[in-house]
Amino acid sequence: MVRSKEEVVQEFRIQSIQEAALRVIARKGMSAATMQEIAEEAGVAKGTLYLYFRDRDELVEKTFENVIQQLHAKVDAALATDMPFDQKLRAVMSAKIAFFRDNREFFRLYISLRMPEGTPQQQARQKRQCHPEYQNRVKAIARLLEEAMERGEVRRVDPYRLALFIIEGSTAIVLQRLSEEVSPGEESDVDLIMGTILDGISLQKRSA
Amino acid sequence: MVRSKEEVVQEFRIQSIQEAALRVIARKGMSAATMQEIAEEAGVAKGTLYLYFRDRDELVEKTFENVIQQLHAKVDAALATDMPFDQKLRAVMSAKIAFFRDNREFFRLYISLRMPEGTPQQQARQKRQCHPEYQNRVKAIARLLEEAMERGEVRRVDPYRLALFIIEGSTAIVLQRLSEEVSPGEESDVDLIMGTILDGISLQKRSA
Amino acid sequence: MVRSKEEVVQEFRIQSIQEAALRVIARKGMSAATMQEIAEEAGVAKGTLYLYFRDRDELVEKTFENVIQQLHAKVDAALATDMPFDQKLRAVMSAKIAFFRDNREFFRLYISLRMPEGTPQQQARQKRQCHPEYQNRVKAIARLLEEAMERGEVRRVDPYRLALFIIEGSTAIVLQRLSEEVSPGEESDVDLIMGTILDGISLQKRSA
Amino acid sequence: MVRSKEEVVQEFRIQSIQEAALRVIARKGMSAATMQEIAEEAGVAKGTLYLYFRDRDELVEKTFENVIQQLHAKVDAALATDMPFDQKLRAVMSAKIAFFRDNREFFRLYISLRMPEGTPQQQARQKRQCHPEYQNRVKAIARLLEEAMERGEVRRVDPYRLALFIIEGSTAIVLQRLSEEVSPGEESDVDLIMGTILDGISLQKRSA
DNA sequence: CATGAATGAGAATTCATTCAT
DNA sequence: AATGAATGAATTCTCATTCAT
Repeated sequence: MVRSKEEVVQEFRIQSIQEAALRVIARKGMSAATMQEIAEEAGVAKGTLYLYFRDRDELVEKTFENVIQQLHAKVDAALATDMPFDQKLRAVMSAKIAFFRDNREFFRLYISLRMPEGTPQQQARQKRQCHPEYQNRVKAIARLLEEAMERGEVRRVDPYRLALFIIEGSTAIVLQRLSEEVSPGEESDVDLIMGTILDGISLQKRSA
Repeated sequence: MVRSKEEVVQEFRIQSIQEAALRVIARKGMSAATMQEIAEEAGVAKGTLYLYFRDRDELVEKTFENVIQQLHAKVDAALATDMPFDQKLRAVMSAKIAFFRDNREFFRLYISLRMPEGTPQQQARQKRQCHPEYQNRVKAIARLLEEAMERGEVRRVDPYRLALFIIEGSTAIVLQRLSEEVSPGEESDVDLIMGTILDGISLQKRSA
Repeated sequence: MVRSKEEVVQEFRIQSIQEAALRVIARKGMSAATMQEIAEEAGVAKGTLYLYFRDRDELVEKTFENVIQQLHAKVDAALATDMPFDQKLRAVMSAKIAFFRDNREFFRLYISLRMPEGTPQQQARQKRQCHPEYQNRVKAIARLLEEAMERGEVRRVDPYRLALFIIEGSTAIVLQRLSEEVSPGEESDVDLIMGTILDGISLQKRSA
Repeated sequence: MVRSKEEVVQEFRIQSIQEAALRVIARKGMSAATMQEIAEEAGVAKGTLYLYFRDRDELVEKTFENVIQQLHAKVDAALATDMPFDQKLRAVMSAKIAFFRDNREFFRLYISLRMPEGTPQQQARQKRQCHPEYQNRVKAIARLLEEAMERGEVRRVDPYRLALFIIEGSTAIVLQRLSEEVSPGEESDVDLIMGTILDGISLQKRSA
């Protein structure tokens, strides 16, 4: 624990700048968020931002990664437990709902983040740097599903596509919750999602 | 059919400018798309853009609405047929996949469009103007599902939420197709989606 | 009277365009008056303006000259009568007040006209073209005064400067009338002006 | 005297930008004076102008106010002395001549300022902000005259109108001086003005 | 002749970035 | 390390002018 003083201060600065950036981007949108406003929100001078981030791109990028990692961590925690696959999936859904509930203002970030705008160069970099976070999450769910398929608990389909379907379908409901004045209980939405995923919606016995 | 000459020319100009805008935005991203480049892409002078659109905001906004309406029209056509609900849903999925296949370069627009960035004023306007298109589509699917519920063909859940889940889940797969070098046949993905929605993924007889 | 038809139409066009220009400039100011708005006000197309005037500069310039000439004509008429000098001066004042009363909206033109803005080239041209109208008017008054001086009716001072003093002093009162909701009778202001000019304001017998 | 350093620098910048603006406007005229040229004249970058003035309008407006206040200050100083009214008036005239002599290049500003062009909104604002300066000056002279009337030193007429007459009449002579290659001595013009105002021009004893 | 759509040079304005303090 | 005034490239938008119909 050497130089802890400086390191801690450094960490703290980075953290508060990123939080400020998130608030501003959430408020004004990606392209209308100026360095000036981020600096004001963080309570530092504009120049200070450049002490911790090379340029605007890096600040925005790192900030995105930061949020995603928070969500990622919660999902990972849910997946790391020792439960039947369907309960894990349920835990993931609950974690997701809780995360967005607690980070209500960031939900717009979450969206623009998955397929970000920018120049081709920026996009290429983002494909390498931002997307991976998202892909890892999809892959983690895909693995969970694949294991269940191997145990014969789940029908055999492309697990990555299935994971995408589940993740985005449930995200839609999570975001819907955010735009509502009053939402039903979180459990009720988790039930809807889990019921649909596990048993489908059809009442006609077609699958024999 | 009066003054068809001028009106047609006018329509044509608007159309080609919007198409140019779409290409540029698809290429460069939302905020990096300049009026200059859009004008060049459309083969007109900068000033000409301002003859048909008040300012950059209006051009971008109207352009977005335009694409969405195209998709909307295809989905409506699929819903307007006289088929069992599951085949209608399947037709919607097919239409969606086909649309994105044919408009590959617009897919990024589609995303940023659902929850667009902008100043609060712009957002307010978009909540009124852009979102409705999306909501109408969700509602159309929700109605389809509700009717099936009433006929006892589908389990009773919140039909709006179910529609959101289905739409976004399937969109995820559609977008995934776009980012792949080679994709499986379109029918195969439609099967995956429809199978999951109708029958779920669980092989364990839980719902008894 | 050959080609009277075309000439008359031509004259009429020029006249209505200039009147439109005056209204627009009076309304919006010199630099905010656009060719588009002048064309609309005149009820013709933008391009038509260029059939009668080389460019914007010429239109504005000719328009100015036009108004000035109207005022000039009225003042000349007053000066051309056969009256004692003080009554002539009085007639000039009355003509001025009447002109501005009838052309209320042009009064702002009148001012910017005397010392117009513009690039050095424009200014040079205006010094030759616009100013002369004004100077001629000053000179006409100066001559009137000079003749009165020679007849011993008026004190000997620089007649040109005296003319300037009288003209601008009275113009100030004329303009004041325009900015008032209600003004005293026109005669009353003419009296004030004439009284001051002829006899001064001092009640103390200084001039012995 | 806190933060005097920054304040002083700030003041200085504003001052030099305004001076530059005056020079450019005097040179090129109101509407041809660009931000670029003003910036160059001031020896700063274009963007710097926007650190001190919201937009072009504000820069021009504040600059105008600034010049007027300088003149206003000199006239006030002349009026504040303890002298007979005619000597005060004479001091005002002298101050005016001196001011325009020293600020020769601004004289065109002075004119456009009294009845400025602009959009109706701008005009409304100017009616409130620029005009008052002028009106105050007129009122100060009017008060001086009114007091003299009450003391029986001056004939009773509308003092505000009389003030206007005197001010504009004398301004005309002042401006004439500026457009001349060689002018008579300043005292000579002050004499002409004062003589005319106090005693009139008529040599015929009419007012008995 | 008249038109008005199209043009594009040019002006205003913004904002990421630098650097002297 | 922190600051924030200054910068100027980049962008939006305007409007006088042209020219094909």
